[in-house]
Amino acid sequence: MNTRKKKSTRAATLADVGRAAGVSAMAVSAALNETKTSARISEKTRAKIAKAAEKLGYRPNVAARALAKRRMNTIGVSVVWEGDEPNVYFVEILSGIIEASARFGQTVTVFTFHDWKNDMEKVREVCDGRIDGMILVAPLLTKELAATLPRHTPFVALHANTETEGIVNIESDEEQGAHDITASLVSLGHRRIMHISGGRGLVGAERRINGYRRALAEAGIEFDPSLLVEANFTMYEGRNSMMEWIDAYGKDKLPDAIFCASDSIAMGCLEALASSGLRVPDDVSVCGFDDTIAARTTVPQLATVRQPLRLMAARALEVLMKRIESYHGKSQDTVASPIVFKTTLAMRGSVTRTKKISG
Amino acid sequence: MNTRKKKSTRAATLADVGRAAGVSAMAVSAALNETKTSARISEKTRAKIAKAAEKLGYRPNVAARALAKRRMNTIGVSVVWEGDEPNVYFVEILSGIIEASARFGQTVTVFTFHDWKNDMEKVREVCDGRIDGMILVAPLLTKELAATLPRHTPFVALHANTETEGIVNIESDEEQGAHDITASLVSLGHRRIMHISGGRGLVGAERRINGYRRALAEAGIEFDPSLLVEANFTMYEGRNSMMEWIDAYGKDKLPDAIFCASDSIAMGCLEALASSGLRVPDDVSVCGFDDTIAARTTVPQLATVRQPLRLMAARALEVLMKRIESYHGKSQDTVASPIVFKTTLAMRGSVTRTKKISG
DNA sequence: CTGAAAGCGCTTACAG
DNA sequence: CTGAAAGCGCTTACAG
Repeated sequence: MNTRKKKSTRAATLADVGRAAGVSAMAVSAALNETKTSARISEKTRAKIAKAAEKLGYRPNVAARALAKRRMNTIGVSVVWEGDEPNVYFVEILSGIIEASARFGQTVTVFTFHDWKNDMEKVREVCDGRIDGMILVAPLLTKELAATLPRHTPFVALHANTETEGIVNIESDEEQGAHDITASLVSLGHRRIMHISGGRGLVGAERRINGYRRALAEAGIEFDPSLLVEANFTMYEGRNSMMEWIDAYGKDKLPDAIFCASDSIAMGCLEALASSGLRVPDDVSVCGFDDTIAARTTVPQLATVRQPLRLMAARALEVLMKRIESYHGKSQDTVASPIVFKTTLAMRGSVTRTKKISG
Repeated sequence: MNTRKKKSTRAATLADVGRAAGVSAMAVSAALNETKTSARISEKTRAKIAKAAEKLGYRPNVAARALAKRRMNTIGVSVVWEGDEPNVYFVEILSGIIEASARFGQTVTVFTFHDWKNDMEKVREVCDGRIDGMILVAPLLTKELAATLPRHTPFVALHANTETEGIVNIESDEEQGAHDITASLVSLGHRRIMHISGGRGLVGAERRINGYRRALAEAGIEFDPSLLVEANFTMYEGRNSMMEWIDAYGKDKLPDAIFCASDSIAMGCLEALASSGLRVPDDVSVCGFDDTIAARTTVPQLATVRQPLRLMAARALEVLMKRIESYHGKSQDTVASPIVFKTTLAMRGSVTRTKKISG
């Protein structure tokens, strides 16, 4: 019962304001913007202009400004996201980006794709001037695909984990984090430690596997291939992998602890254990990776490797802004890549000392 | 080690393509767009133009197009979001909107605010032509504030739950959903049923309280004020309220079941119960409202009232597109408000029959 | 079937 | 200190 009929009146333009204030549109532009030329507008004129603008409710037309300045003041965020899972990882990233974008007066446009490989053409399409730069949320992006990105748009990638000419990459020392949490499990008395990894072949997944194996080796624990299973960084796969493992080996073969390559995998793993009647951490300790907010919503709360996702996302935005400036010739700043953040451990209730030791 | 030096060459324009094809820019525009005029371009010319455009990698400049057409082809999504909680509700909404936007060739820009009241000015600022219309994710928006929204932008609101002139509102039959899940708890043998409500005064919260009380009344169960506590639709508040209640009344006074006004509240409630050593559903049944993806990530999985959030979000986008068309005079379609979706029950493991009955 | 002109609302040199 | 002009790249009438 309520669709507005007609645009009552068109929005005020610079010319309108100029007319009202008795000056040219150009003077209004100079006065309202913080350009160097603006310094040369007299205080009196400036006040007149401000009053007229206020009265007319003047708002600059972004399209016109973008056309003249070749800047949209909007940055894109591309992510592969099926949407049938919460993807708390992305939520953290997005909020970090949006928060930072406000500081730069930028607007954030989100593009979601189903699959980097099949949708790369769409990514290119979107780089047609509607955004000034793009942040790729890229854990699943391969080097080959990254190489096909257009060259006329500045990119910054989060977790691409592999260097591509022209793209600044932001990541964390995942290998170390994986090592540290595995070592921590060992120090709690665990020996048979399972790792549910991300998709094999993905650099991030391999790094976590390496950290895991390094910690085992340092502790003199022989690597047991039956304790390394794969899940594609999703809750769904985490649950499945755990279920299949229990079916194959039986509950009596259960490891002391399970280190999952992501919080999502860990959540699936928790579910599988619960539905098999196994208790965490009494029967088995579980930990994840990322420290998304989800790690604090499971019962018990999930021990995990913390990556400062918000900070990393904010940094991505900052670096992108710098690159956009330099792209437009405003600066010559160069940004080193990759930028690596430190991981830390967040030990919580899902992990405990082994009974033999604690009891 | 990699910041690109200079824009190698400016992007091809319509004029460039025209020059290459030996026609005017206007002919290129007509040929490339699906305008009525385009029908009058000969097949031969059209082919020439297509080839030239392809060869030059022509991509229309969105800013120029937006300026000429007065359409940005982008829609805004505004949400109040502190970001210190996952807000799975918003994640569902956003993915529904993005999915639908692709079908309409629209781009989605996300604006987050801390507080409708203090940030309303920012909402207005953002309605300056950079978006063609706005979807308000508005559970916390009051009628008074909604009334101050600018009149020159088409709005559609999700869960505003209160009619405002000029705004189409999309909601669900929450009162009924709250009634149904409460009645369902009763039918499982529960008598002392607690309700942790959303913020008092919010229409959505009051509706759920009403449904809860109606079901109790129908079952001849007297309303017990000590079993109605408030939490502001957040996990944090859900945990706090539950904790405080246990402190105040003691575990022995625990109700049979707890109906939380949102999945987020329920998650906090689950956490509080777990940290108090109480088991769900053995000691107490718990259910939520929304059926966000989070309801399936808790252990046990959360029984809840399902609102089809994705569908509702998609509908919001569709309605908004219709309103934008009519706003631009392309159509005179009118959309009734509110649009009400049906809720359904999703019973899961967090709820069980009372022992007295089942045992 | 195709083109020349004007205009969308802003900014950026260039004059004065 | 301020203005007239040209241009950003597109679309929309209007001619022919």
